Amino acid sequence: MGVHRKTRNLELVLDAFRNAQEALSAHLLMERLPADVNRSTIYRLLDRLEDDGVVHSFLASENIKFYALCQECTQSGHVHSHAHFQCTSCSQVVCLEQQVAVPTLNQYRVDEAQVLLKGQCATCMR
Amino acid sequence: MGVHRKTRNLELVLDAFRNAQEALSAHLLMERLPADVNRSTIYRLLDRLEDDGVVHSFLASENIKFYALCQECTQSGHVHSHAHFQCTSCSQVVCLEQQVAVPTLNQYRVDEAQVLLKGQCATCMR
DNA sequence: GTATTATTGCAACACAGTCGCATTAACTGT
DNA sequence: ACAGTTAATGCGACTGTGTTGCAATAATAC
Repeated sequence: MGVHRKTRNLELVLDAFRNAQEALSAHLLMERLPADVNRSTIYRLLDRLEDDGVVHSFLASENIKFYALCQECTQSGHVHSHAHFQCTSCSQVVCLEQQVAVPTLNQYRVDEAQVLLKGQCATCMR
Repeated sequence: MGVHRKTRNLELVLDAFRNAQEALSAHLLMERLPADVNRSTIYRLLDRLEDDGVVHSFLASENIKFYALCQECTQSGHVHSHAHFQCTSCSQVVCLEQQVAVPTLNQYRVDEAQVLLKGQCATCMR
Protein backbone atom coordinates (compact mmCIF):
# COMPACT_ATOMS: atom_id res chain seq x y z
CA MET A 1 0.00 0.00 0.00
CA GLY A 2 1.42 3.34 -1.01
CA VAL A 3 2.06 5.99 1.54
CA HIS A 4 -0.79 8.45 1.82
CA ARG A 5 -0.12 11.94 2.95
CA LYS A 6 -3.20 13.67 4.19
CA THR A 7 -3.50 16.38 1.60
CA ARG A 8 -6.34 18.73 0.80
CA ASN A 9 -6.85 17.14 -2.63
CA LEU A 10 -7.03 13.63 -1.25
CA GLU A 11 -9.62 14.69 1.32
CA LEU A 12 -11.64 16.52 -1.33
CA VAL A 13 -11.71 13.48 -3.60
CA LEU A 14 -12.65 11.09 -0.81
CA ASP A 15 -15.40 13.46 0.37
CA ALA A 16 -16.75 13.68 -3.16
CA PHE A 17 -17.03 9.90 -3.33
CA ARG A 18 -18.57 9.65 0.12
CA ASN A 19 -21.17 12.28 -0.77
CA ALA A 20 -21.95 10.72 -4.13
CA GLN A 21 -24.69 8.15 -4.45
CA GLU A 22 -23.37 7.17 -7.85
CA ALA A 23 -20.08 6.31 -9.51
CA LEU A 24 -17.91 9.18 -10.70
CA SER A 25 -15.71 9.72 -13.73
CA ALA A 26 -12.65 11.95 -13.61
CA HIS A 27 -14.71 14.54 -15.43
CA LEU A 28 -17.64 14.42 -13.00
CA LEU A 29 -15.17 14.61 -10.16
CA MET A 30 -13.64 17.77 -11.57
CA GLU A 31 -17.04 19.41 -11.70
CA ARG A 32 -17.58 18.72 -8.01
CA LEU A 33 -14.16 19.85 -6.87
CA PRO A 34 -12.81 23.40 -6.60
CA ALA A 35 -11.71 24.59 -10.02
CA ASP A 36 -8.08 24.93 -8.93
CA VAL A 37 -7.58 21.19 -8.46
CA ASN A 38 -5.38 20.06 -11.28
CA ARG A 39 -6.55 17.55 -13.87
CA SER A 40 -3.38 15.46 -13.61
CA THR A 41 -3.69 15.38 -9.86
CA ILE A 42 -7.18 13.96 -10.07
CA TYR A 43 -6.08 11.22 -12.46
CA ARG A 44 -3.11 10.40 -10.26
CA LEU A 45 -5.21 10.29 -7.10
CA LEU A 46 -7.72 7.98 -8.79
CA ASP A 47 -4.93 5.67 -9.93
CA ARG A 48 -3.43 5.56 -6.46
CA LEU A 49 -6.73 5.03 -4.72
CA GLU A 50 -7.45 2.16 -7.06
CA ASP A 51 -4.02 0.60 -6.44
CA ASP A 52 -4.67 0.86 -2.74
CA GLY A 53 -8.05 -0.82 -2.97
CA VAL A 54 -9.99 2.25 -1.90
CA VAL A 55 -11.91 2.65 -5.13
CA HIS A 56 -12.53 0.34 -8.06
CA SER A 57 -12.93 1.34 -11.68
CA PHE A 58 -14.87 0.13 -14.68
CA LEU A 59 -15.69 1.33 -18.15
CA ALA A 60 -19.06 2.78 -19.06
CA SER A 61 -20.37 4.21 -22.31
CA GLU A 62 -18.47 6.63 -24.48
CA ASN A 63 -15.17 5.17 -23.36
CA ILE A 64 -15.37 6.79 -19.97
CA LYS A 65 -13.75 5.25 -16.90
CA PHE A 66 -15.85 5.44 -13.76
CA TYR A 67 -14.77 5.04 -10.15
CA ALA A 68 -16.62 4.19 -6.95
CA LEU A 69 -15.67 3.42 -3.38
CA CYS A 70 -14.93 -0.22 -2.72
CA GLN A 71 -17.00 -1.94 -0.07
CA GLU A 72 -15.16 -5.23 0.22
CA CYS A 73 -11.90 -4.74 -1.60
CA THR A 74 -8.47 -5.03 -0.05
CA GLN A 75 -5.12 -4.00 -1.42
CA SER A 76 -4.38 -7.62 -2.14
CA GLY A 77 -7.25 -7.99 -4.54
CA HIS A 78 -10.27 -6.21 -5.82
CA VAL A 79 -13.48 -8.03 -5.08
CA HIS A 80 -15.95 -6.01 -7.05
CA SER A 81 -17.67 -8.63 -9.08
CA HIS A 82 -20.90 -6.74 -8.89
CA ALA A 83 -22.71 -5.37 -11.90
CA HIS A 84 -22.97 -1.70 -12.79
CA PHE A 85 -25.91 0.14 -14.28
CA GLN A 86 -25.80 3.12 -16.60
CA CYS A 87 -28.84 5.16 -17.59
CA THR A 88 -28.86 5.83 -21.31
CA SER A 89 -30.74 9.10 -20.76
CA CYS A 90 -28.88 10.86 -17.96
CA SER A 91 -25.68 8.75 -18.20
CA GLN A 92 -25.61 8.26 -14.45
CA VAL A 93 -23.76 5.18 -13.32
CA VAL A 94 -24.39 3.21 -10.13
CA CYS A 95 -22.98 0.09 -8.51
CA LEU A 96 -25.52 -2.68 -8.09
CA GLU A 97 -25.80 -5.15 -5.25
CA GLN A 98 -26.20 -7.87 -7.81
CA GLN A 99 -23.15 -10.14 -7.75
CA VAL A 100 -21.93 -11.58 -11.00
CA ALA A 101 -21.26 -15.28 -11.28
CA VAL A 102 -18.03 -15.67 -13.22
CA PRO A 103 -18.82 -18.34 -15.80
CA THR A 104 -16.43 -21.10 -16.76
CA LEU A 105 -15.42 -21.57 -20.36
CA ASN A 106 -13.73 -24.40 -22.19
CA GLN A 107 -10.97 -22.62 -24.02
CA TYR A 108 -10.33 -19.76 -21.66
CA ARG A 109 -9.46 -19.15 -18.05
CA VAL A 110 -11.83 -16.44 -16.87
CA ASP A 111 -10.50 -14.29 -14.07
CA GLU A 112 -13.00 -11.48 -14.07
CA ALA A 113 -16.45 -10.62 -15.36
CA GLN A 114 -17.37 -7.03 -16.15
CA VAL A 115 -21.08 -6.48 -16.42
CA LEU A 116 -22.61 -3.18 -17.48
CA LEU A 117 -26.38 -3.05 -17.62
CA LYS A 118 -27.88 -0.24 -19.65
CA GLY A 119 -31.37 1.13 -19.61
CA GLN A 120 -33.33 3.83 -17.81
CA CYS A 121 -33.21 4.91 -14.20
CA ALA A 122 -36.33 5.65 -12.15
CA THR A 123 -35.97 9.40 -12.57
CA CYS A 124 -35.65 9.28 -16.35
CA MET A 125 -38.51 6.81 -16.79
CA ARG A 126 -41.17 9.29 -15.74
CA MET B 1 -30.58 1.13 -44.31
CA GLY B 2 -28.10 3.48 -45.88
CA VAL B 3 -27.13 3.09 -49.49
CA HIS B 4 -23.97 1.09 -49.95
CA ARG B 5 -21.80 1.72 -52.93
CA LYS B 6 -19.53 -1.16 -53.65
CA THR B 7 -16.19 0.50 -53.04
CA ARG B 8 -12.74 -0.94 -52.63
CA ASN B 9 -12.53 0.17 -49.01
CA LEU B 10 -15.85 -1.37 -48.09
CA GLU B 11 -14.82 -4.69 -49.63
CA LEU B 12 -11.46 -4.59 -47.87
CA VAL B 13 -13.07 -3.99 -44.49
CA LEU B 14 -15.66 -6.72 -44.96
CA ASP B 15 -12.97 -9.16 -46.11
CA ALA B 16 -10.88 -8.34 -43.06
CA PHE B 17 -13.80 -9.19 -40.80
CA ARG B 18 -14.63 -12.36 -42.69
CA ASN B 19 -11.01 -13.51 -42.46
CA ALA B 20 -10.71 -12.65 -38.78
CA GLN B 21 -11.49 -15.20 -36.12
CA GLU B 22 -11.60 -12.49 -33.52
CA ALA B 23 -13.13 -9.07 -33.02
CA LEU B 24 -11.29 -6.09 -34.47
CA SER B 25 -10.66 -2.56 -33.29
CA ALA B 26 -10.20 0.30 -35.71
CA HIS B 27 -6.51 0.08 -34.98
CA LEU B 28 -6.25 -3.66 -35.68
CA LEU B 29 -8.23 -3.12 -38.84
CA MET B 30 -5.75 -0.51 -40.05
CA GLU B 31 -2.89 -2.93 -39.57
CA ARG B 32 -4.59 -5.47 -41.78
CA LEU B 33 -5.57 -3.06 -44.53
CA PRO B 34 -3.33 -1.44 -47.13
CA ALA B 35 -1.56 1.53 -45.59
CA ASP B 36 -3.23 3.98 -47.94
CA VAL B 37 -6.70 3.44 -46.51
CA ASN B 38 -7.53 6.55 -44.59
CA ARG B 39 -8.14 6.49 -40.85
CA SER B 40 -11.33 8.58 -41.08
CA THR B 41 -12.66 6.30 -43.77
CA ILE B 42 -12.23 3.28 -41.53
CA TYR B 43 -14.05 4.95 -38.66
CA ARG B 44 -16.82 6.06 -40.99
CA LEU B 45 -17.18 2.63 -42.52
CA LEU B 46 -17.37 1.03 -39.08
CA ASP B 47 -20.05 3.49 -38.01
CA ARG B 48 -22.09 2.84 -41.12
CA LEU B 49 -21.73 -0.92 -40.93
CA GLU B 50 -22.91 -0.78 -37.35
CA ASP B 51 -25.90 1.41 -38.23
CA ASP B 52 -26.79 -1.06 -40.94
CA GLY B 53 -26.61 -4.04 -38.60
CA VAL B 54 -23.66 -5.62 -40.35
CA VAL B 55 -21.31 -5.40 -37.40
CA HIS B 56 -21.83 -4.78 -33.70
CA SER B 57 -19.51 -2.97 -31.37
CA PHE B 58 -18.55 -3.15 -27.72
CA LEU B 59 -15.91 -1.72 -25.45
CA ALA B 60 -12.94 -3.75 -24.27
CA SER B 61 -9.99 -2.83 -22.10
CA GLU B 62 -8.16 0.44 -22.43
CA ASN B 63 -11.34 2.06 -23.69
CA ILE B 64 -10.97 0.52 -27.10
CA LYS B 65 -14.05 -0.08 -29.24
CA PHE B 66 -14.13 -3.47 -30.93
CA TYR B 67 -16.25 -4.59 -33.85
CA ALA B 68 -17.33 -8.00 -35.11
CA LEU B 69 -19.69 -9.26 -37.76
CA CYS B 70 -23.24 -9.72 -36.55
CA GLN B 71 -24.73 -13.17 -36.84
CA GLU B 72 -28.34 -12.44 -36.00
CA CYS B 73 -28.69 -8.68 -36.11
CA THR B 74 -30.99 -6.75 -38.38
CA GLN B 75 -31.09 -3.06 -39.15
CA SER B 76 -34.13 -2.75 -36.92
CA GLY B 77 -32.28 -3.89 -33.85
CA HIS B 78 -29.02 -5.38 -32.73
CA VAL B 79 -29.37 -8.76 -31.10
CA HIS B 80 -25.91 -9.33 -29.76
CA SER B 81 -26.59 -10.19 -26.20
CA HIS B 82 -23.67 -12.57 -26.16
CA ALA B 83 -20.65 -12.18 -23.93
CA HIS B 84 -17.19 -11.19 -25.11
CA PHE B 85 -13.87 -12.45 -23.90
CA GLN B 86 -10.61 -10.54 -23.80
CA CYS B 87 -7.24 -12.07 -23.03
CA THR B 88 -5.33 -9.94 -20.55
CA SER B 89 -2.01 -11.13 -22.05
CA CYS B 90 -2.42 -10.77 -25.81
CA SER B 91 -5.46 -8.45 -25.68
CA GLN B 92 -7.27 -10.53 -28.27
CA VAL B 93 -11.04 -10.22 -28.16
CA VAL B 94 -13.55 -12.84 -29.27
CA CYS B 95 -17.32 -13.15 -29.35
CA LEU B 96 -18.62 -16.01 -27.22
CA GLU B 97 -21.57 -18.24 -27.92
CA GLN B 98 -22.67 -17.70 -24.36
CA GLN B 99 -25.89 -15.70 -24.33
CA VAL B 100 -26.41 -13.21 -21.56
CA ALA B 101 -29.61 -13.25 -19.59
CA VAL B 102 -30.66 -9.64 -19.07
CA PRO B 103 -31.53 -9.46 -15.40
CA THR B 104 -34.50 -7.52 -14.05
CA LEU B 105 -33.99 -4.85 -11.45
CA ASN B 106 -36.36 -3.04 -9.15
CA GLN B 107 -35.46 0.55 -9.74
CA TYR B 108 -34.26 0.38 -13.31
CA ARG B 109 -35.49 -0.72 -16.68
CA VAL B 110 -32.68 -2.77 -18.17
CA ASP B 111 -32.52 -2.76 -21.96
CA GLU B 112 -29.13 -4.26 -22.55
CA ALA B 113 -26.44 -6.23 -20.76
CA GLN B 114 -22.80 -5.84 -21.76
CA VAL B 115 -20.60 -8.63 -20.48
CA LEU B 116 -16.85 -8.66 -20.91
CA LEU B 117 -15.03 -11.64 -19.47
CA LYS B 118 -11.33 -11.22 -18.90
CA GLY B 119 -8.66 -13.83 -18.38
CA GLN B 120 -6.26 -15.88 -20.44
CA CYS B 121 -6.77 -17.52 -23.81
CA ALA B 122 -5.54 -21.04 -24.60
CA THR B 123 -2.45 -19.78 -26.44
CA CYS B 124 -1.32 -17.50 -23.64
CA MET B 125 -1.93 -20.08 -20.91
CA ARG B 126 0.92 -22.33 -22.04
C1' DG C 1 -21.57 10.01 -71.58
C1' DT C 2 -23.31 13.17 -68.11
C1' DA C 3 -25.40 14.41 -63.79
C1' DT C 4 -26.01 13.25 -59.13
C1' DT C 5 -24.35 12.34 -54.76
C1' DA C 6 -22.08 8.87 -51.75
C1' DT C 7 -17.48 8.19 -50.51
C1' DT C 8 -12.93 9.53 -49.72
C1' DG C 9 -8.65 12.03 -48.18
C1' DC C 10 -6.89 15.60 -45.71
C1' DA C 11 -6.17 18.53 -42.00
C1' DA C 12 -7.76 20.23 -38.01
C1' DC C 13 -10.02 19.32 -34.00
C1' DA C 14 -12.02 17.23 -29.42
C1' DC C 15 -11.36 14.71 -25.51
C1' DA C 16 -9.60 11.22 -22.02
C1' DG C 17 -5.72 10.13 -20.09
C1' DT C 18 -0.35 10.16 -19.36
C1' DC C 19 4.31 11.93 -18.41
C1' DG C 20 8.61 14.69 -17.30
C1' DC C 21 10.09 18.06 -14.52
C1' DA C 22 10.47 21.76 -11.41
C1' DT C 23 8.04 23.45 -7.26
C1' DT C 24 5.47 22.88 -3.03
C1' DA C 25 4.19 20.96 1.14
C1' DA C 26 3.47 16.85 4.33
C1' DC C 27 5.89 14.02 7.23
C1' DT C 28 10.25 12.41 9.86
C1' DG C 29 13.83 12.69 13.21
C1' DT C 30 16.13 15.49 16.28
C1' DA D 1 10.39 24.25 16.36
C1' DC D 2 13.46 23.42 12.53
C1' DA D 3 15.80 21.16 8.73
C1' DG D 4 15.94 17.36 5.59
C1' DT D 5 13.49 14.05 2.88
C1' DT D 6 10.42 12.91 -0.51
C1' DA D 7 5.41 12.46 -1.72
C1' DA D 8 2.22 15.31 -3.96
C1' DT D 9 1.21 18.97 -7.00
C1' DG D 10 0.88 22.13 -11.09
C1' DC D 11 2.10 22.93 -15.54
C1' DG D 12 2.70 22.08 -20.26
C1' DA D 13 3.40 18.99 -23.69
C1' DC D 14 2.20 14.81 -25.40
C1' DT D 15 -0.33 10.23 -26.93
C1' DG D 16 -4.08 7.81 -28.77
C1' DT D 17 -8.92 7.18 -30.10
C1' DG D 18 -12.29 9.02 -32.44
C1' DT D 19 -14.87 13.13 -34.99
C1' DT D 20 -15.78 16.81 -38.39
C1' DG D 21 -15.79 20.33 -42.31
C1' DC D 22 -14.68 20.68 -46.79
C1' DA D 23 -13.05 20.02 -51.30
C1' DA D 24 -11.90 16.29 -54.56
C1' DT D 25 -13.06 11.74 -56.34
C1' DA D 26 -15.63 7.99 -58.03
C1' DA D 27 -19.82 4.82 -58.00
C1' DT D 28 -24.26 4.72 -59.66
C1' DA D 29 -28.66 6.29 -62.26
C1' DC D 30 -30.42 8.24 -66.31
